[in-house]
Amino acid sequence: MPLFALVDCNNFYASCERLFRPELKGRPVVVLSNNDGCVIARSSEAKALGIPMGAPAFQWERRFRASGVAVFSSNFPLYGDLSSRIMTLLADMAPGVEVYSIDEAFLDLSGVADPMALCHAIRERVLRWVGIPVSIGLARTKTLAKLANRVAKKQPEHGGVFNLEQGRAEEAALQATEVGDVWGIGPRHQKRLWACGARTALDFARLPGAWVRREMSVVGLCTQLELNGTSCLSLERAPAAHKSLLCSRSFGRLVSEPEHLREAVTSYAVRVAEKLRREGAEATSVQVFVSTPRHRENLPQHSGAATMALGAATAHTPLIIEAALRALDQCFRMGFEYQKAGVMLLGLAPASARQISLLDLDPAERLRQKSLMSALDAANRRFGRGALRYAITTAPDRPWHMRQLRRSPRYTTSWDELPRVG
DNA sequence: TCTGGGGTCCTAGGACCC
DNA sequence: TCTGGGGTCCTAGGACCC
Repeated sequence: MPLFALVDCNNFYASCERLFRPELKGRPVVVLSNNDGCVIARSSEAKALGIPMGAPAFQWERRFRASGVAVFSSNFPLYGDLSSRIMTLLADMAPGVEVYSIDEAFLDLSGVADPMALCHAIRERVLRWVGIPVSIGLARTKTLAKLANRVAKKQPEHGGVFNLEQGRAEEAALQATEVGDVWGIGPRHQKRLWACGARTALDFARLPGAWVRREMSVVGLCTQLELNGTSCLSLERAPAAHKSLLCSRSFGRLVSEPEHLREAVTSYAVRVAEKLRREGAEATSVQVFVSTPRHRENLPQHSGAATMALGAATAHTPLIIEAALRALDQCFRMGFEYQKAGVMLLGLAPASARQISLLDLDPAERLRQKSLMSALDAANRRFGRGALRYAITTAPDRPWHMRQLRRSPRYTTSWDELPRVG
């Protein structure tokens, strides 16, 4: 009998911030997205104040002040570091671990003698050793484990761990769950399910499979089977290699100068090429997109995208910048005020298994490019990002630079920002 | 009067996730 | 002044092949 557990950190980013500011215990905490744009994490106190997920920060500024909400810009180096500490602990304690996201992991507990005891032990150890509270849901499929996790979070009497046992308990939990809260049912499908009278997870589970297959594709059918106890999603122990990589940002201010846009796109191309090499991969094409603000209908709107082939697979930053700027020329239009741009790398494959191409440079040139990039990456790892960089991106105080007024220190990933004791 | 069958690859759009 | 960033998968339709 298979048994899955879902370990989910409670209010992860807010918990991370509070970890280094213990005086914030019991106080509402929110964490903002890049550019200090909207709320992406809330402590339970902040949820109780009615601050919704995704709330635009500027609209809530007065409420934040009035209610003494501690507001943080996002600090991903900190969250990423705490996340990997937790994942390491899980890997030590559970037979099989799938790191699903920065704050969630599935465990395979099939064959574990006392899974509940193990989960309580995991919860206690993560809290004691890392300082982050987690909730754990157990069930016979991943989708049901997600559902069990919601119960563990919502009903504190379970002590943060809830085992959804097959039978009446499972049925009751499905009936008590709104269909839109099921993992895999998004807002669109929810609306259509409501329209045909399926409002709870149980209603959905009992719909004819053929209808679900037709209206929601095999993905929806898989969700339905999982709710009914048939496991369709297995535990992925090793992370799959990426098929695409993206670096995109909203700008601090609107940008209409082509030169500024070129700077932004260049810096995103540099970042995404770094990611590509860190994965040991190469890309075959580059896509660039630009867009004006979504939420201001009074401004002229434009969003454009263009894809440029790289000729042969490469991870060489100058080639990627060059292709990205050509793509930008194709999709940029004069006279619009842009709010966001991004650079995506497509057609990824391991550098070690590369296809030989007629468009390949001669081997000596490829080797030269490779050692140049290795030297660049090594210097930036050793001395910090930006130690060696491209001239076009160094201009200070550009409108496209991100706003981050309330970032907490990089407590655990920067020697200069370690917390001081005493 | 009337024009096959079978396949691949690519892209755009839509849906979902955290 | 002001609304995030980074991914995946599925499907339909078009181009192209024999």
